[in-house]
Amino acid sequence: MLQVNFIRDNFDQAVEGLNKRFFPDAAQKLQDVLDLDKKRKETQLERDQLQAESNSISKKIGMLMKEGKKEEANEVKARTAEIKGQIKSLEESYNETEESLRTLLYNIPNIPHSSVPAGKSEEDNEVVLEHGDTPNLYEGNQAHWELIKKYDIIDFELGNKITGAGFPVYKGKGARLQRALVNFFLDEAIKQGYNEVQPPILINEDSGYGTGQLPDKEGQMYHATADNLFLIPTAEVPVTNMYRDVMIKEADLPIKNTAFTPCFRREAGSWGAHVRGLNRLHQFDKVEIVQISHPDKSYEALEDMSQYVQGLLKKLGLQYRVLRLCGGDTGFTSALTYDMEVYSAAQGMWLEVSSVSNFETYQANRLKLRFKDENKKTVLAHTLNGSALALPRIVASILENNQTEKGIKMPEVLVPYLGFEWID
RNA sequence: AGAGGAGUGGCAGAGUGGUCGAAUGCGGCGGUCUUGAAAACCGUUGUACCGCGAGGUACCGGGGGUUCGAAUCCCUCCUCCUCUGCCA
Repeated sequence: MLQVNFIRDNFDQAVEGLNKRFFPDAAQKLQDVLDLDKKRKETQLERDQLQAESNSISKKIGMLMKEGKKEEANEVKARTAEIKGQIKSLEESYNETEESLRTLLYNIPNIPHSSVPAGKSEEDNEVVLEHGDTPNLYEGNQAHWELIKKYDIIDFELGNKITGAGFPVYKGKGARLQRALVNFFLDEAIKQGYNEVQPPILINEDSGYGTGQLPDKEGQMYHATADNLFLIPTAEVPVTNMYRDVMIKEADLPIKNTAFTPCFRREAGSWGAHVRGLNRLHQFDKVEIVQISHPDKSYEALEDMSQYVQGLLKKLGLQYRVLRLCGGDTGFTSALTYDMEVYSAAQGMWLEVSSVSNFETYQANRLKLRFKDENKKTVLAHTLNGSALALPRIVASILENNQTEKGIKMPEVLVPYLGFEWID
């Protein structure tokens, strides 16, 4: 969430930023934040003063009791009743104000970076660069949902039976391709200095709040109600939350972790005609990279991450483009997001395979993720993450773009991981 | 899952109703001494919020309660340890 002090010191800039997202009533809501914060402070001052008075009376009673002056002590006691009532009502008022303030802040998105273009939808995203050529496919080429049937490597029907729509079963060379991609992505990340971790894939409420999935987006997560846990929508959640309530050492920055996890998304209401096959699933595999960065270095880190992801796509020989998301399309918690899309030749459309974001202090403020700078001042760190990469659409584009009449040729970098060159 | 025990400052560890934000030790930081270092000695050493400041308030696993007053008593939840059960 945003820092109140930031809003106070940069009010116009904050309003302007939120307007880029077409966030409704930005100025009013930010003003409400300041008003609530002011009220909070006033109430605290009043309460603290009364509390101080009450504390000193209690001490006095303690001393009187020690001296054996019971009568006098009882006299003083009588006077505390009134003050106690006042404290209680101020306490309630304080808690209410603080909760309203927190709720309000939870519902205000991050301020976009100055380079983020204004815009409402994906049509306003800015294409930063395109790389690679569209493959010339043979006459009669097929979309991946045909290819997986033809070669019997991914089975949606079977997944339907076991679980439901959006939970495919990967079989034979399909399963091996998944495993090869995961290993390839992890090895590449490790080469880049990322530390591999295996986090839990169920998270508690606190973690959901820490990275911004809660409140409000619980509908997007599978909820294990008996234990009040949520299946992760991305490894970002557990991996970033490893640093919740942590005071890190400045010298340890940047902290770079990578994790392979399955990801679960309910995708409630987002199923349309164009989301066939692997384009959108309820369960999918992803390797995630997460960085905790010094605030001065976080945009460098973002560029590094973007370059790294592009490097993976180049090694896989996929045509891709990089988008700078516009305000309206940038995620709630992000200040700047690059999306990487690969071209799926047989479908003739771009598929998002990675999203690389800098959250600045938005998550860190919720997480209380901080370090002490050289002046021993406590400073919020910046958090970043990116997919590197999400598997299903990578698989879809590998299958489609590399298909030939005699089978599907595997990218060379994967062959050592796969142990075969062709799916045929 | 059942029975029992325990959760205190960076760590270890006292404290079972009243000047306790908390003894003591270790560690950290500053100093004295020393050519330098060690040892010894002296001092210092948590976080958040409010306040221009003096200072105030809160925090002893989380939440709630009793009391004029709670680290200390009660309720509840969480975590860890031991034993029993179950299990990949």
